[in-house]
Amino acid sequence: MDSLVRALKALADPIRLRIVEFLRHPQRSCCAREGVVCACDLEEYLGLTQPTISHHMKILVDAGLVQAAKHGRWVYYDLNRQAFASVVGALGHYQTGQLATRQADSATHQDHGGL
Amino acid sequence: MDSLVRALKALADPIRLRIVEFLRHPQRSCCAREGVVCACDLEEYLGLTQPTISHHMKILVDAGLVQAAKHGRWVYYDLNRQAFASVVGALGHYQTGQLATRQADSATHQDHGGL
DNA sequence: TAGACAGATAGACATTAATCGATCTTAGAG
DNA sequence: CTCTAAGATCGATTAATGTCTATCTGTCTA
Repeated sequence: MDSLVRALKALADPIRLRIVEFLRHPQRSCCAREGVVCACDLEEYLGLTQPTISHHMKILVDAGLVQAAKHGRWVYYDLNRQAFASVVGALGHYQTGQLATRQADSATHQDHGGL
Repeated sequence: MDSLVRALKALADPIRLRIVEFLRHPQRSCCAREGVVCACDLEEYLGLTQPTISHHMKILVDAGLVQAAKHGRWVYYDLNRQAFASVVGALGHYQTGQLATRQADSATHQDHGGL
């Protein structure tokens, strides 16, 4: 699957958007270090079961949007800002461009195929 | 549903990404006007049936990413660049920010709950 | 008004995706 | 080595999604 589609699919879910928002602004941490998030933090924050969290994190990691670093028994997650930049760059093409002249009218439109 | 999630869901599909790309660069047109795209153009371009095109266009329009203008029997579609700008703005938060100091190590990590 | 055509809607079907309980794997503690 | 805990994987279930055929609605034309 195209990497852009994969990234967009990964982001097109309210749970996973909450996850990336949490990764940007960790609100609690069982891990005694600022800016570090482990899966258990998300489990508590989201109120979902551990397999479900694991499922969502796999999707985000496979999409390249989140990096996972295993330390002993824990896995620390962090945003991959470069991947977000790629998505923003791809979608940015659609926010600018020729300011289309919106003055089409049906007078210019013949039947298709002409029959 | 949150408008950002709705927009991302709308974009998280290869067919719909092809549609918005087509709207940006129309490659043919049964409508005799540059920069104008009607549903029949997409039907030919994508090789899908008319109801399927209609379905995808409804999703894109409902998400605000595409504007539909009905002219007689035809519907002309155009990108809503402002909506794309909103998505880009929202995702842009994740491509920049504190350059997290990635030096966490398990030595700082006690068992959860402390028992 | 009747026919033709663009597009929307309805219903059916197949595929994908989200979620959970149960289990497995792996790593630190004792 | 054994126990415990974090996280991954498996299997099942349910919900959401994409696609089609058939049909309906609205508009233009003769």
